[in-house]
Amino acid sequence: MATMKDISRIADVSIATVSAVINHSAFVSPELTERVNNAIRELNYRPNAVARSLKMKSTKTVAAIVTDIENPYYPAMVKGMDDVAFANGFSFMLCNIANDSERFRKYLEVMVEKQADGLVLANVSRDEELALVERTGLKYVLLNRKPPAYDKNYVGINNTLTTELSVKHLASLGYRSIAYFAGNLQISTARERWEGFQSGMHQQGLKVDEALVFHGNYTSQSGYENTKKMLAEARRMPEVICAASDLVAFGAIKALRESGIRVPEDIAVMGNDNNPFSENFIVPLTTVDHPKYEMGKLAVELLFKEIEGTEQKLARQIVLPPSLVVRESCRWRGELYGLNSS
Amino acid sequence: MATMKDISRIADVSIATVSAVINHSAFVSPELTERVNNAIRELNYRPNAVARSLKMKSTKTVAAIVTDIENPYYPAMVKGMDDVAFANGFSFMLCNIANDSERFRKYLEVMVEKQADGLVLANVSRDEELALVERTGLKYVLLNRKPPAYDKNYVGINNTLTTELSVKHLASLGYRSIAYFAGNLQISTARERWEGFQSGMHQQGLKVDEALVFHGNYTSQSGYENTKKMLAEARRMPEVICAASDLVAFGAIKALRESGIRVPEDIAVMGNDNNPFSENFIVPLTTVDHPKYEMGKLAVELLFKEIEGTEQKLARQIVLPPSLVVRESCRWRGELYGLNSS
DNA sequence: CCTTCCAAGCTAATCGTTTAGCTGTATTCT
DNA sequence: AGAATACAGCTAAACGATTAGCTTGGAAGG
Repeated sequence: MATMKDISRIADVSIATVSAVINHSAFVSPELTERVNNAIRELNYRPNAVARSLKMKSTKTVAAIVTDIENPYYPAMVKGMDDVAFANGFSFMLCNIANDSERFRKYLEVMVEKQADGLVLANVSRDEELALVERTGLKYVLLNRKPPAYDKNYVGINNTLTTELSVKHLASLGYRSIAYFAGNLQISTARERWEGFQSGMHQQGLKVDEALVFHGNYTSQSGYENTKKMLAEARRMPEVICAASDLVAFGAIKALRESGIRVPEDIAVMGNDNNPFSENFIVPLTTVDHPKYEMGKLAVELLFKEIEGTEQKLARQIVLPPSLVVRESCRWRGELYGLNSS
Repeated sequence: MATMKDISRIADVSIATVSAVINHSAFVSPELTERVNNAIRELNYRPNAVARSLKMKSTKTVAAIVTDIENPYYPAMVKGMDDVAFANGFSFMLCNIANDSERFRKYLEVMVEKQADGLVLANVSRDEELALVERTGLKYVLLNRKPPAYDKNYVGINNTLTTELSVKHLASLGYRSIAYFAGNLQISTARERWEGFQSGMHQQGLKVDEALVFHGNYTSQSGYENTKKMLAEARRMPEVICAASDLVAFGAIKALRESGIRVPEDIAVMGNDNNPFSENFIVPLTTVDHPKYEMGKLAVELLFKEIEGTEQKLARQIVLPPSLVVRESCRWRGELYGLNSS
């Protein structure tokens, strides 16, 4: 690889002059400029970003640490992040920790060593994880989940609203007996969705039936198992299952169909997050969309503000609104109660 | 950030000694070792990988340039790559070019500047793109697609076999009138699948009906439109559509259902690639699985061999076998022809 | 004509590592 | 005892950029 030294030799100028023409950091006469540019072309020279980073103490790199890239929740976010990074001349490193906390730890270390300019951390829920992050001294923003009392840079959605919206929609369709399949309540988003479900029910003048709330996590397996459990144990069946995530809804629908129960005719199912699969699922899923691309985008934009430090030092929390997506897994059933479709 | 200099001052040893204890590159007495380690702990010191890379001329970084991370074909591959990179102490940079050739060009430049140790290039089909890659002087391996006469490092699957397998399966189910929805034949994989379809038909003693082959690309939109076209124009209907990709099959099924045609009862549909959505699609899709995670994994492993240069300088091409996945979108219909289900 | 000023371009220090080669002490051997 | 050897640990030169501050020579001013 050619270096500035090579260029300076060939163009017969000093290294400082080469640097000046490359970075337009000082006036250089047209003749020398041309000699330098010719030499650059001739040697197919590209500046060494490693050397530059060492001197400048900035690598122009941001990294995202993501729990599981195979989870369809993430690709759109990753794209949003990469797009903003690229548009600002930054490189983007993806760290997939595959739900392995040791690997999380390790990646943080690596990012310190590699001198990343900033980090986007998807799904940091626990204070101890946050402490690890703080310890790195790197600039960062949290994405999606956050620890309980966290009040610094964060981008997420209004999870409470997701379930309030769901319940409101279900009520408007005439559903009154609504089961809830919760996520892991250790996790901020699952907690908020569960709270939103309760407040939504209250807003609609409906009662939460404790016999119809099931705890689990965001996986389709959890939805599947809780459905089987409900089918086997529950004394009464709900008219609709409100699931904490689309994957949970997928699992529920699968279990329902295995038992010969039709969706939505016998029991309806409502999702949450608008997984890219949901539109064309066995039964197209009515759900709540999360603006994933936008979240990724805003996270990196916020990170840049933090890096530049221009913004007032006040940390910012950006909370995006979800939006209802009506498809086929829930259907008007008001007539059973003599209601009007309004 | 603390540096080696700080450590050497606090531990009262030379910088060389600090380096020696960190890298275990020379014997250091237990006393000094301990003094150094204490200082490292005290200052929460982490070596600066940028400085190290500059000196060592190696960044311990590989990059993947991928056409579209939102395409569900990629996340599993990306995970495979990241896993291998991580296991070997390398960092992984993801470059999503979003189907933008200008961005491809730009990312190549960035990777040269950042001194990536190697590149995995998913979906390089054209010689001119390859020339750009060669010009960087970086080590690389091609993944999935490749230009026509390319014979260097490559990891992909046997695309010809995918469609041969499909046709064989369809024939065994008793289908004889098979439509083919091809991908963009500029692309190596689409070309190979098309060839496999033809040779498969021939092997089964079936004739390719030109009126039932439609050209398009790998998108669901293409499948949708070609189905509409077929429904509107074709003089005879096939018993089954063999699609060049699962997305094409999705689009076809959507169009078929819109026209009140049942899948598989009226017309069956066969996919290709085993998209993660396919298992739970409106009608679970019979398709051919591509070992995506494995492909990503092997690509980076091959890249490491190339980087180390230990391997004989002979370039290697790894071609993985696909495998049939039987689900519900195709069904035994031999009885129509008086055949036995064997 | 001498001084002052200016601008283009250069010299050299620096960023934080690695490592070749040296120094100085202790050990071993004759 | 003196020479040879071994070896822990040190000094200093890289790696390839950036940039403060210096040099140099010509223009302007008195």
